[in-house]
Amino acid sequence: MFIFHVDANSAFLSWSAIHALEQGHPIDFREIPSVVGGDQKQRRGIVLAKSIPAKRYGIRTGDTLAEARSLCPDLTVVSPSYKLYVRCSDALFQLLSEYSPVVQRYSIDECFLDYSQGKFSLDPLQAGLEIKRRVREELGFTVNVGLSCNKLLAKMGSELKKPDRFHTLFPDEIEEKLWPLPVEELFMVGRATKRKLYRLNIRTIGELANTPQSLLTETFKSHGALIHQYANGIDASRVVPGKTLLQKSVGNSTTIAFDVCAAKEAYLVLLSLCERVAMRLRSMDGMAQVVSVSLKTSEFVRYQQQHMLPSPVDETKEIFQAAKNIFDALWRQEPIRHIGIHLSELVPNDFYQLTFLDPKDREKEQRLDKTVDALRARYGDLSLVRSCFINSGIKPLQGGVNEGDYPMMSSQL
DNA sequence: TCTGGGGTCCTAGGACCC
DNA sequence: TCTGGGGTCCTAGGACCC
Repeated sequence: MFIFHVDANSAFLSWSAIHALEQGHPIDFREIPSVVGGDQKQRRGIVLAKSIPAKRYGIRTGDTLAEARSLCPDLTVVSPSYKLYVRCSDALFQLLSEYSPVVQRYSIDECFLDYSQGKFSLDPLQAGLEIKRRVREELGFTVNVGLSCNKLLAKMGSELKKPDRFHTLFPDEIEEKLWPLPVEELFMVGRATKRKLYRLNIRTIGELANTPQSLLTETFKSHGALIHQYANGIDASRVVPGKTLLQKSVGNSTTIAFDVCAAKEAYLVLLSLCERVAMRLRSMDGMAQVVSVSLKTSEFVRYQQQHMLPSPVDETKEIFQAAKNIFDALWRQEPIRHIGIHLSELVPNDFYQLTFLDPKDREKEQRLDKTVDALRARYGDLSLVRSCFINSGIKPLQGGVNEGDYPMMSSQL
């Protein structure tokens, strides 16, 4: 079994840097202290990606831009461009698909590749080097490539030394390459687990690997068994070629540029989120039976509530009605910073149960949604928006990747 | 000029049924 | 009037990933 993990180095930053160079920008962002960061005025001012020179100042992903600038006053901040990132991600995926039919897009900047399913015209070691070289030469950015016999080891391998490196991490290399690393570098050891492990005096992956599993399951339950296996390089998961059909939930959320204090404003934000999440649901040919609304207050307190519907829905109107009901039951009147909506218990839309809703009304509503989806797909998301958003100061579709500000169109719905 | 947005999985507790 | 345990469903919250 030969599995590759391919990881774009400082993906958002590299991709923005390449794009800027192509546009004639004189400086390569990768070579100066720079970050990709959100808009502080929109209250999204965090570091999404950093250059290697920025990293030397101690800037970490997730820092606020204010923190980043206090570490490095000369920092260059680049706005994210998600459409560009999706294009770059697609290009990487396409190139990797030449090496195997089984490529899993793990995230926007990472793929797994099952080379055992490939044609094997190259030895795996040669293939790894060739992938790395071709991405750099043909796509203009660098990747780290990890090779092993399972996904976990391939991924840990690709993260060993960056950038532009190819590493193997086969079982006989675990002791030498994996075990000396700090335990928090192991996949699935996050902040909370790290703290508890340190309290148990477990500080390296090797120490974790050699701790009796029973001791770990006492503290961490099933998660303890998982990280113990990972520390020993054990992982039986398969590379699954990307298909949205397998997705379990879909959600959209947004931080609002101001604190929302009135229910009426909150409803508009909710509606704009419902519009987008419902479009995404329908584009997956799915329906959802559970609707969940989450809030984050101006004090950063988070809470959420969910509701199981009598039957699955995909209509914007039904989803919004459910979300509104949940919001009314949920909201404790505090100023709201962030609102989210999530849909789960997804089922394919090719069959669904009959409900108490009038089938004729339903059909009419679904036809309307379908029409709106088609128009937006053809003429742009904002070719058709609800009139209630006009002059509201709230964008008619929200959540996910908001590409700058669109001019307000005035079609009625 | 303070703190994003997209997901998955697990656990615990309460309601409810038999 | 007092007492049971098992199983399932639903929900809230937290941990993790990118």
